[in-house]
Amino acid sequence: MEMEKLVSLCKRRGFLFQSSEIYGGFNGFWDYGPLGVELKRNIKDAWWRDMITGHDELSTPAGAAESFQMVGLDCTIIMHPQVWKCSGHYDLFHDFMVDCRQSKKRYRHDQVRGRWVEAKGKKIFVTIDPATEDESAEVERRALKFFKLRSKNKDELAWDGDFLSLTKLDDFSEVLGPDANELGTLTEPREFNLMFKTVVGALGSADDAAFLRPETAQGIFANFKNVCDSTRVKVPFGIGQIGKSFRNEITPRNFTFRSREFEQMEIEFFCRPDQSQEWYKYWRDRRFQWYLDLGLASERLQLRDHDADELSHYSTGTADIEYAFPFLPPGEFGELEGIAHRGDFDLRSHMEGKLDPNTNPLELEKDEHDQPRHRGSGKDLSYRDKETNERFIPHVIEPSAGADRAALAFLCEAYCEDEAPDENGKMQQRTLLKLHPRIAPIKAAIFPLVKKDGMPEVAQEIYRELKRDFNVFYDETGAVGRRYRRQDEIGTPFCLTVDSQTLEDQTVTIRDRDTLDQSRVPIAECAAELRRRIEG
RNA sequence: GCGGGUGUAGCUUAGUGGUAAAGCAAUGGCCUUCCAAGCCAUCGAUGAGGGUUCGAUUCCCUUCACCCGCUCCA
Repeated sequence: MEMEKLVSLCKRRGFLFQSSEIYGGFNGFWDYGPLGVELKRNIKDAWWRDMITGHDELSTPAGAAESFQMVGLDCTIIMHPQVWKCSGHYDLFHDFMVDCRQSKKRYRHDQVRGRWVEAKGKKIFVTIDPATEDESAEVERRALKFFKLRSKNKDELAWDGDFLSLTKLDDFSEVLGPDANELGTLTEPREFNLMFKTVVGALGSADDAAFLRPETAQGIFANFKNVCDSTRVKVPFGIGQIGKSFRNEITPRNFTFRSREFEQMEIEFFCRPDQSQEWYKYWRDRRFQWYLDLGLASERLQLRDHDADELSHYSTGTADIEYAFPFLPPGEFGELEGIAHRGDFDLRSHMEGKLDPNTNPLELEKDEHDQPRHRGSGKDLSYRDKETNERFIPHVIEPSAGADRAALAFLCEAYCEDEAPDENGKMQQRTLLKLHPRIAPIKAAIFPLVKKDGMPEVAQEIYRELKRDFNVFYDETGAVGRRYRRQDEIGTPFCLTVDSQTLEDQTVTIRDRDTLDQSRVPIAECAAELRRRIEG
């Protein structure tokens, strides 16, 4: 399937538009049109119902160790700036970078190190790649090469001082970049802030800077104590949230896949540390099955466990649910959802201060004065088991899904072209979206076969009745075949048609989008039949 | 962020330094008794800004957006 065809259909039929298109568009932002908003809402509603409101806390689901509770939450997009310092996003998403005009490479400003050296009457600052292991040997090699000296003449190099970070220099005109062979190729350090910055308060100054959340998860951790105190939840339990998040992507690309404003569907599942591995596996498999059940059944969907070297030090497991989007090279997959075992990193960071993710067991991250790098809330976020009186900090399993990526994957998977007969029985190409009925924007279209003999009146009556429970659509224009095709293209799974027989026996035909099969259903049973086929 | 390519109607495309063309779609009508039929009519475009020119959609510059490759990526 070519991506351009899907993008074109999305625009033509009102699934997705480029944001601010009348002003030329805005990179990384996308709007959902009248059909797209229904699709996305159906996805979010399915998630919310399947994970939160529809969860049966009285029985033990297949694959789970015991029964558990699920509750929801809806937190603000802007939170106390300290949240992002303790979560690690502030440090991780906030860097000064320098670019090399010659090698086209980009480096963290504070990670580039080098030494001043003088030879042949010229003094330069030689830098090395931050990944270099033997810094001394490398800096010497590069200096010799720059001055066109043989290693036996290394005495001609006059070193001035020890290694320095690039942050100690103001002027880069005499700097040899890590991958450059001439001087002054590095740009001045530029701030890369992957978090959107804003100002709180109408007279806000720089001191009032706040951030739009780069993920919804932190709102859950910040409210962990509130939820425990207000709801009688007992570990194990999960808190779910759906909402917008914002990241200043460096390279937004691939339609809506990497957007700067996007919507997440996240669960933080809190459990006893000794049971966390079991729960991790449970959520990993359950979340994978959710996509399968909603129609991502092809080989384009995969569950991939991270290798050990991909894991954070404190995490004992992370898996990605990935989809082979058509815009990716063959064999490559894009992430739909990550299921991460986060241990107690988040709750403890919000208690004690930001922990160092490179430690295991986790330790508080300190600054150069041996003080906490980012102070925590100081609040006790541990959990007390009411029966055993045991107090502990729960471990967390985090299934974090992208709603927009899910919508895109469902669209990609649903798009297909087949052949259907025209009125002469000749096969014609047909474009259709084979969306699962649960997520299809319109559940059924109601047609009078022709616009006379009282058929429109009967069809409109059915339309009004079904409208009470379903998003249905009425159409009486043109030939019925054309109306079927229009619905096929937007993924409407069923069409109900009033014909002359309806006027005699009060039945209509129900047509299936994928098989083109038609059968007759009494008007009085249409709603029940639709419900059966949608939930089916 | 770098390099290359592309921007013409809702979609797919044509074309030109001098009135911008077509198919599909859409809308209204006629006709239509189950899978994009036909006929009539209607609506509708040169991404944005600037320059050269008597005149620019066409040439030049800038910018924005999209695509491809590289880079980066929670």
